[in-house]
Amino acid sequence: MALRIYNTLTSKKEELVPVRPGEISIYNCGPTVYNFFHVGNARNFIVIDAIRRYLEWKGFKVKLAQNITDVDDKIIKKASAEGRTPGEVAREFTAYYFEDLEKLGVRKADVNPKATEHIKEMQDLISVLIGKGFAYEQNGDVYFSVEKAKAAGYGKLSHKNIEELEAGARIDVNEQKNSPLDFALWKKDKNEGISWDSPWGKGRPGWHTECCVMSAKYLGLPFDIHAGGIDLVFPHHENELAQAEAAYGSTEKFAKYWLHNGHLNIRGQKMSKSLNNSLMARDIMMTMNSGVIRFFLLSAHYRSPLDWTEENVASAVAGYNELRYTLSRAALALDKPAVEGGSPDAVLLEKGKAMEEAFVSAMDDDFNTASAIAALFTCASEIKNSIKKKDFVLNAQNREVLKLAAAKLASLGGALGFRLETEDLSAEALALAAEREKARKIKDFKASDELRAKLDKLGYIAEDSRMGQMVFKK
RNA sequence: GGCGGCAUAGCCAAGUGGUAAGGCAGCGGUCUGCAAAACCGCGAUUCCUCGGUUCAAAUCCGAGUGCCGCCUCCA
Repeated sequence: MALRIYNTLTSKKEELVPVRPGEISIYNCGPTVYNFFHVGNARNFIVIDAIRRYLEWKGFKVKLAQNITDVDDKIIKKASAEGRTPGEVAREFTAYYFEDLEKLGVRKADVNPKATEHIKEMQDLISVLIGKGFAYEQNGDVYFSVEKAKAAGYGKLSHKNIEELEAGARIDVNEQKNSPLDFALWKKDKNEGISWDSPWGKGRPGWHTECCVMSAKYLGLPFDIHAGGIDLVFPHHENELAQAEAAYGSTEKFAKYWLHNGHLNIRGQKMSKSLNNSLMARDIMMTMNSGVIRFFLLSAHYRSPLDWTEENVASAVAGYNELRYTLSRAALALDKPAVEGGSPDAVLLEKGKAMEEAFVSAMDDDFNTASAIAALFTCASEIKNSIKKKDFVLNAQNREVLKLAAAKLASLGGALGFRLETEDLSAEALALAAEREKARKIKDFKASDELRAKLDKLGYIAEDSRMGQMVFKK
């Protein structure tokens, strides 16, 4: 079945046909490094990470570029408030960004280009735009003329038209622009501690040029998917598209599919500075397994809004653990030697196959992770069912079937970035577990309970079942 | 004011014409040294409301209501 993806540009689900067969190139708008990133940002990173992993799981060669905006108003503002240089602020939070991504279990992009390292390329693009008549210089600033892009259909990505935008536009007092809709490609230096020489004098690049330049440089033109948060559709991506179109000739020569993820709310409210309700991913990870965060963020379709509430998060904790523990239980069963007799468990084998089909068709339909996760649960419950069934005999054949089912669950989970495999216990936990096993054999339950408490403190859960003791990481 | 989206059980959430996936929570039971987990059983005669199209609609059309996003920095 064909892989379909919702394209913001056409407002339709389209078949994903890569520019280069077998390869998929993705450009995701990365962070502006002026602060730690919050769970809302994390949603974007994790959604893209899951899409990337799934595509790779399907056999595509994926190239992901995720930029770092390290020159920007917000960085300059923060630097000046703290008496530091913009460069210092950017470097600090770039380091935190990579640290937090790793903790979140998000794989690093293939390239992480920085705006400040592509000033020359941006200037070249601006020169081209001026040469083609799409941009004009005004006292050291350079602006893009939206009016000139009208013929090319400016507004088509965000589905707005110029007249409406003009009607709603704010009048800026210090405006040098010919039209309020025009946007800055190059901003004249105002002694903010960060500037470069240019044909138009000292200054720094404007908002939307970097992605234009860096996507082309690292992915080649055209490339497949241009992604980002829904709020970037306008004006960022609209303006970026206008520039690319003006410079390269047409939309088709830039990005083929535009993908935007919905926002994450906090208890029904938009995350914002004024409400002081931003949850930093870094803080949450202090108390929460990163897998739970991923599970929660993938539990809704990526384009739907999602609400972070205590209840919803608790639900994710329980659900995610259920998947993990299933594999621990399967591993425990597989720990025992095979026995003779019994008949093959045909149901499990069949269900494993059906589950993969359900998973793939969910993901192929515009990366429906919510539905794909449901398929994981179906598989998990079949595994548990089999182990528990009275007539299930762990003969050599069923051992293989169970192994396959468990491997399948791990593999499909992995395609979304979940690490469901049983984690190895620390030496200390292993020793405590062995001790507890002994205590239980001689029915010294007092000692057994104490050992369970000790394991709990170390972050392990000890469960007793018919098959024996199970100890696994919380 | 303009543009766009959404409305499915207590909560989350799939489902775009064929008779309501899945998860969490809850209740009853089995199991258990305990605990937890697990397993079995139980939930929407119905998908915001009202009309319409159709043999058939949560799914299509129209009207209404409510919520949200964007139009300004924002993932």
